[in-house]
Amino acid sequence: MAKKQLIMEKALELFAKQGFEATSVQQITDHCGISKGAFYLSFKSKDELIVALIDHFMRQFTADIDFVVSDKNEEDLLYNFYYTAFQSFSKHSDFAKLLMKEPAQSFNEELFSKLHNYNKSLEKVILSMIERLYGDLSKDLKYDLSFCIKGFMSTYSELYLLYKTPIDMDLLSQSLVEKTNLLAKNMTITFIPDELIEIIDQPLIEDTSSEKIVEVIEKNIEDMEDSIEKESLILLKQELLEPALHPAIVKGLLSNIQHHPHCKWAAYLLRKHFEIK
Amino acid sequence: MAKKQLIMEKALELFAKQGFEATSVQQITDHCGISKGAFYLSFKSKDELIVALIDHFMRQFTADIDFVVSDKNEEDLLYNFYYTAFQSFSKHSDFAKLLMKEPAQSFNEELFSKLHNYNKSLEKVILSMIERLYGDLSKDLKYDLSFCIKGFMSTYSELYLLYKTPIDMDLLSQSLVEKTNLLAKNMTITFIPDELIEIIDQPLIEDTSSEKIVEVIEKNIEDMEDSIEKESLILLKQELLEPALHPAIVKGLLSNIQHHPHCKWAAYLLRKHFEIK
DNA sequence: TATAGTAGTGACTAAGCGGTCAATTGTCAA
DNA sequence: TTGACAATTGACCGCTTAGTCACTACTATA
Repeated sequence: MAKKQLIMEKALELFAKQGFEATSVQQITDHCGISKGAFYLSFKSKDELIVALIDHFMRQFTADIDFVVSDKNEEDLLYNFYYTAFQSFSKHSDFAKLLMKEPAQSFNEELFSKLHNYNKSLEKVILSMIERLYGDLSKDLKYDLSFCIKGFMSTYSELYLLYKTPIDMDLLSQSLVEKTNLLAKNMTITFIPDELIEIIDQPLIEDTSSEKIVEVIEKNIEDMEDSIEKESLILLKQELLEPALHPAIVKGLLSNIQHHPHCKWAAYLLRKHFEIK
Repeated sequence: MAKKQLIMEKALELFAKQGFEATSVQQITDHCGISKGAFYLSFKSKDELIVALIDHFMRQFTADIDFVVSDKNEEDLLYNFYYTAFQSFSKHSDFAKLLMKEPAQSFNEELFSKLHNYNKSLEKVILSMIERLYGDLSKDLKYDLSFCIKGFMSTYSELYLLYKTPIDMDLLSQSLVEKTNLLAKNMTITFIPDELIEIIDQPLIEDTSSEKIVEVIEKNIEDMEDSIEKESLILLKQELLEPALHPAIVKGLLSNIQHHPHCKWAAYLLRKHFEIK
């Protein structure tokens, strides 16, 4: 639906500039050149719009990162992780600005737990990367290391989202790789023990049940034009309901949809579900 | 004045829980057990209250940190820095939560530059500490190091402000000292050069070239509906390009847009430009 | 061309906001 | 007890907001 996308794009521009609360529906519709009524044909409420925006971009981001981290080659893993993350921030800088302007706590309960879950997904990805890269070396220190990685990402992205200076992303990624390696290989003091993580994890809802994935896929299928990607998605949905295909076929279907911008989240969930690395 | 302090305390509790915008003056006065009118005997506006809160706590925090860093003994300097910072967060956790909930950008221009200045003060203190501790070792890397330090502080404080787990502040400080030392003594890649810092320091106060202001105004005009404010902005833009109006008229036009929620920044820049107090 | 049905409009409502001020209450010296 | 003044109140104002809905404009088929 083209209207929906227009509204999301134009609204995001305003949210990035002024924040969510400070932007009225009237402003959004003016900016789109449509009437207020037309807005409510596409979204039930202003809240539904922000939820849609967050889902749209966070799914893409999480899936992008996960794809990079799933790569077999460990050589440039950390570099690729940082590079992809910052490239994604840069590509969707308006959304990144929105997230910077509106910390999770300023939204309602639903959005808070949503963002919390995305954050947990990212944490999981980072932890799996740490384990692959540093193995036992990182056993007790992995949580501290992942906190440091997230800290690096947040301060350095703030730097260039706030002051629109051109960024040498290659150099930035290299410098963060160096920092991360230094910490991973030389740190000795554990501050975040397993028990603490258990407490933090508590409120997280694990919602990767097959039904949920089918839901996501069906929404995607609706929005897609006929294509190889759509066919692949339909086949994968059937496979989810009644497993029948050879793993190699499933993997092939997954790689078909991997790079379709609207399927990244579905691909991520499916990869987890079928345990394909 | 005791009333003023009561209001600040009770308001901070609500701000920490709900955020500044989401807390109404009515809620604050209810929570204090006073009337709405009484609030305005102590504060001229809701904005004056948040300014008072930020000044009160930021001055304390900056002073605390500066005191520790000014200490002659270099032995435990870094440890004391982290320990004091986290102790201060912990002691004034409601204020820390408020700052977490409300990034500088969500406030008006006065508060934004206020917070920016406090941030600069903190940066200066951190940089002087780095220079004392690591001397020439840190010459090219000092800005990167200070960014890492700020990153550590923000991620780890988020950890315990969000999840109210008891924190071993001694262990936390030790672990951050270790991380900082590792980075300071082994990092080789500079990402933030002097030039970048110059750019960052620049824009806030000195960014009053007419072209820039026109840019800001034009963006505002685009997003506004027809109104007295919009007309005023358009006239002010013309005045910026070709001065023709009487100062009194300019002042009047400025006061027209002063309180429009989306013109505050433009009003600020214009006020500076026309030197109207 | 007539018609049915969808897409789009914008004046409108109710609620909530920051801020004001005439009216009320409290205080204390005379 | 009185009266003058200061402190305090909360109904009220003007304004903005998210959301609604009776209406109109379009479009596609018959």
